Amino acid sequence: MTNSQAVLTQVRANKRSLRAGLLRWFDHVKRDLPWRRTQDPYAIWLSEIMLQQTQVDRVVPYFERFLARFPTVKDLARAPLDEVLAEWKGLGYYSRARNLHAAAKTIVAEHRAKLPADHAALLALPGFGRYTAGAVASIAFGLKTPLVDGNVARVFARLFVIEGAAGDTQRDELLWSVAERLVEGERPGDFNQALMELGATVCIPNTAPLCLLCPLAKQCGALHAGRVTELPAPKKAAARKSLALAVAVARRKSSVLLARRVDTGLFGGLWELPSTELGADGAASLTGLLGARAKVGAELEVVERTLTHRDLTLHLFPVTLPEKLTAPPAGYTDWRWFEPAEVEGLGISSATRAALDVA
DNA sequence: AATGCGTGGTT
DNA sequence: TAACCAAGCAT
Repeated sequence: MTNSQAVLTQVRANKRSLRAGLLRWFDHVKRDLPWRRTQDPYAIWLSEIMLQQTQVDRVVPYFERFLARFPTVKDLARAPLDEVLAEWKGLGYYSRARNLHAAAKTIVAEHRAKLPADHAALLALPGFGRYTAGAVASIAFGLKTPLVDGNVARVFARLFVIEGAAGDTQRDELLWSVAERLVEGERPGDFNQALMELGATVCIPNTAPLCLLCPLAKQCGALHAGRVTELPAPKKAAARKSLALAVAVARRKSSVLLARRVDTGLFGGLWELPSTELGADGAASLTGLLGARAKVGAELEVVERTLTHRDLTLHLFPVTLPEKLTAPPAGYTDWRWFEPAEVEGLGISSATRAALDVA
């Protein structure tokens, strides 16, 4: 018998008591979160997208503002992408906002402005992966669809002593098989949320899971084996790469020149100070970007930002340009002079915010 | 399969 | 303080 089969046998044997214990616990201790006060599939979808790789406390105010600004799928679908990105400003992973907007348009065009209550149809929408399709299908529509996120993976790894790190195909498929078997039953949406809630509040990472508070402690393989702190196995993080940029600070009276990035890749669709990779010849990089009409002065400031996979270093240079702008530079779809008050309403990254604050 | 994609708080 | 962390998706 393989290790996976042993795990699934254990799942089958303990399913009833695990489900009952977890749901009873969830009903008592679940947090009062805004997206748990609604049954609107659109709002639940929005919460799931915002919560990807983002902590609950940080999402709450964005969720409230976004729903107030775009109350329905139709409102979202007919809004310009720039306004959607402006609401997303500072939340990170901006492709989520671009995909959300694109999916809203598809839902209006092909699903009569209602999210489809169908796992496969959800999975086909932009920004829906295996997790999000399972989450929306179960939480919004009550379908018995499994989900595995970082929390669930940690809970299962400990509960059933599942070895391996995230990204290990065999291990990840086993986690989904476990989830698929356990979600089969009453209240699938609550059950999935209970698993995640347990991982987020009790079966937490690092050295101190709160096992004394865990409703599943009696059945936990890692706890019995004294291996709670060593499961799940850590995944090796990829080394960050350095990216040095030459950044143009062009001012004209009270306004500043900003450019809108193309809709793909890093900070896609956001506005920023025009910039390009800093070459060995320093400030000359900006002449290459902006043309010979641009007069580049001595470096003003250096701003450092750390992203998950990048160490950004922004070298800010003063630039003078003619007021009348020609076509936007490479990598940008548009550029314009903005008054300071106008900048507040734009989609900009935190890195751009930091650069504007010191420039 | 591995990499790119943000942010701010915690350790 | 550098490393790690949080309800993943797209390519």
